[in-house]
Amino acid sequence: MVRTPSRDKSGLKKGTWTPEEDRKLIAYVTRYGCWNWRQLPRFAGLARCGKSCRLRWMNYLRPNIKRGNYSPEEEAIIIRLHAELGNRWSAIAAQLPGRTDNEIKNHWHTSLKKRVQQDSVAHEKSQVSKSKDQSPIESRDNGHFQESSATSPISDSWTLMSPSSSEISSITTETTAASSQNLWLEGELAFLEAYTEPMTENFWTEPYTFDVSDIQSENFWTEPFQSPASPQIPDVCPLSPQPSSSGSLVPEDEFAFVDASTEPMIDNFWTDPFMTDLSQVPSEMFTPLVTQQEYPSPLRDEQLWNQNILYEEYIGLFQ
DNA sequence: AATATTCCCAACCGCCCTAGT
DNA sequence: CACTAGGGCGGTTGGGAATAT
Repeated sequence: MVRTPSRDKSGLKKGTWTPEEDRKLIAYVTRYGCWNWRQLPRFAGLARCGKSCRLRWMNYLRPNIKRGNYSPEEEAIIIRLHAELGNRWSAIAAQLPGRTDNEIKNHWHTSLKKRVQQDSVAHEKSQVSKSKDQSPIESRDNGHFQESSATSPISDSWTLMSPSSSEISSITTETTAASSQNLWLEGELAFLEAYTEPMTENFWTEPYTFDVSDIQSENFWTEPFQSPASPQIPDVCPLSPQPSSSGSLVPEDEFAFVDASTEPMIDNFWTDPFMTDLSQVPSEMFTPLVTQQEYPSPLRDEQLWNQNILYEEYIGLFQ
């Protein structure tokens, strides 16, 4: 699953990242932030192009990234947003805290796309059988045959799919009887989408519950979907080896931030071997990405748990 | 057991946008 | 306005793992 390590013509390394490279990148970005991705590898002691460093950090090393095990709610959101936005993965990822555009894109291509296509086919078949069962008179509307849906229910607009309030009340009973997982497996995608609860502060950590009062609020079906507000970005610039290049933090840097102002420039700063004093780094920067209990899959479990160990080992080096 | 095929996802590539000059 | 650099985005690929034959 990993690319063979190699070097390009300019000597820059390509392919799989080693744990040592990860440590260097984590240490540098944690300490200084990403003031300039293109310059960063030189100062971080990495023989990588800046673009590769950025990608590695954004998609893999950045704290608070959620990996694997998509919940039915997350998948419903991805499918809905893809129907609305198309392949705008970054826009979709913006609605799913902790998920990266790359991972969402992969999950779409490997799993969700097929599921949506199957669901679409099943929907068409059910429409065909319905129309066959109906008498010619019943299947006419104002003298014209009703147009059978040639598109996926997921492709339909949000408002067109939205059930009426009477439909809501009749479906609520069924919904409370069945888990969201069962709804998913039964192909009730449209309704699962419709009942995806509004984002709350603890959306991703609270157990999934369904409260019909949430969706019966005025304009629920027509209001644009809102994600929780982004975390506040501290109003401090990262220390830059090139003061003229320092700039304000951009949203992508919000997790990379450390208050570098606590570490004043020292003599021989640019010539001393690079060392990071992680005692200066807030402990929350190294919150384990996952717990073993959250990922029961043995393979994924091992991979993710090793990543936790990587963080812990690294912190241990400086304690 | 050996081989072929498919799945999965980390990583790369090239294009585009934006800001600075 | 033109040019350049940096960063972001979406499409594609490489290759190990899993599954099928």
